[in-house]
Amino acid sequence: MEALRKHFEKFITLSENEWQDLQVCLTKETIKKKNLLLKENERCDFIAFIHEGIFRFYSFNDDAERITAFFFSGDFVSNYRSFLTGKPSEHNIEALADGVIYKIKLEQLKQLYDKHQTFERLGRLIAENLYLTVADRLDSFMFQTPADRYNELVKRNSKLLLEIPQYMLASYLGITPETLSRIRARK
Amino acid sequence: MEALRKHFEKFITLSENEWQDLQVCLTKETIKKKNLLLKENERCDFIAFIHEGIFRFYSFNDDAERITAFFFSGDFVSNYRSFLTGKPSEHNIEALADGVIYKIKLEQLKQLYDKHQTFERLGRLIAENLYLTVADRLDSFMFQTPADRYNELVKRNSKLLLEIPQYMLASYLGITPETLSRIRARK
DNA sequence: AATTCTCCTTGACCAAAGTCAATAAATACA
DNA sequence: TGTATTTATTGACTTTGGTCAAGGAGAATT
Repeated sequence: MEALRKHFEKFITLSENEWQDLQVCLTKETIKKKNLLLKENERCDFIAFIHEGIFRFYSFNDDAERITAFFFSGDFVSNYRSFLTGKPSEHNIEALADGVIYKIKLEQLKQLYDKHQTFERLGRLIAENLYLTVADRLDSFMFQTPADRYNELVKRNSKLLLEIPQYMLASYLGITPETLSRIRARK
Repeated sequence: MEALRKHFEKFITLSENEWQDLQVCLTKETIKKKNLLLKENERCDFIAFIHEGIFRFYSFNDDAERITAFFFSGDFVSNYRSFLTGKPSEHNIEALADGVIYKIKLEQLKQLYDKHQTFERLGRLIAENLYLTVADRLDSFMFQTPADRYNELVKRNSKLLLEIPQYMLASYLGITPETLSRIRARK
């Protein structure tokens, strides 16, 4: 639970009182490798803080799985679009390893927004952060070649390289496993 | 000014008092066609509400201009990344037509955030909205072919089709003018 | 009205990534 | 330990979009 508090405090400082109110909203869950945290067509009514574990966020395009994102311990994981709009998710979230998470439900978060201005601000900061993350990723798809994207990933994100099989990385980079293998070969 | 109030009220209801506080922060500006609202390497310290006009958001990749977004009357325009992070902009914002805008500066917005919880919420809602916009665009680049993207644009965004020359649309779709011309030809 | 730009189209060719198929290497597991 | 399965590599071929170049249509300017 302390890890969780530290993580929130990267965004904002919580008073003892606010932290208490937050804690009662959080429910701890465990999840086994290969199980789904969220299924296609379900509404995503939660945000989960990952205490332990790895998750992949993917959907089906025709018949092929396409991975949009990975999440690690210390991250928040959710289908944020479904969470914000109330529309059913077009994606699945799958545990790639056994995990422990803390969930907060939409309804309870709304109550926190109303109760303390601090949470309203936290909500803003999280949304701003997510904006920056997606905007970066959009840029990489608009302006970079697959090789560029792979090199950047190598530079920045050794965690992905160590923990994720190559065919999933390829999907995440928007290319086929064959192409990724060739990119790696010609270096 | 009433148009502006209506626009904010799409997001949130402002009390008379809050609306007064907001108004004193807004400065009206006019801008001529082909002039820049923001230059590469400048910090973007404002968000502008477009009362009248059309803007394009673009940068240079090697020597070629690449357009990331268009903005119309009723939209907020800004380099939101630069605005949030304080880093210099990698993009230009150019007026494609004579325009009238209302600017609010970062410093003043921060003061509003502190003064009224309502503005904190407004800030959150705007960030959430921008998130959804970029996330949609990322999806279109990850999962769709250029022809798909063009067809979607035809379906949804007749404003772009009417007001924007084809070679700029091509850039916005991430393809060359030649390719867009061919996509249109084979229908 | 003539000239000059700007924008769009079309063709020939090229490069990058996808597809399909075979094989090799690594890992899981019985 | 040996077998089966999953993952990674390589080759031959195809597809898609980019590049370069030429030409034409429209709009703006003189």
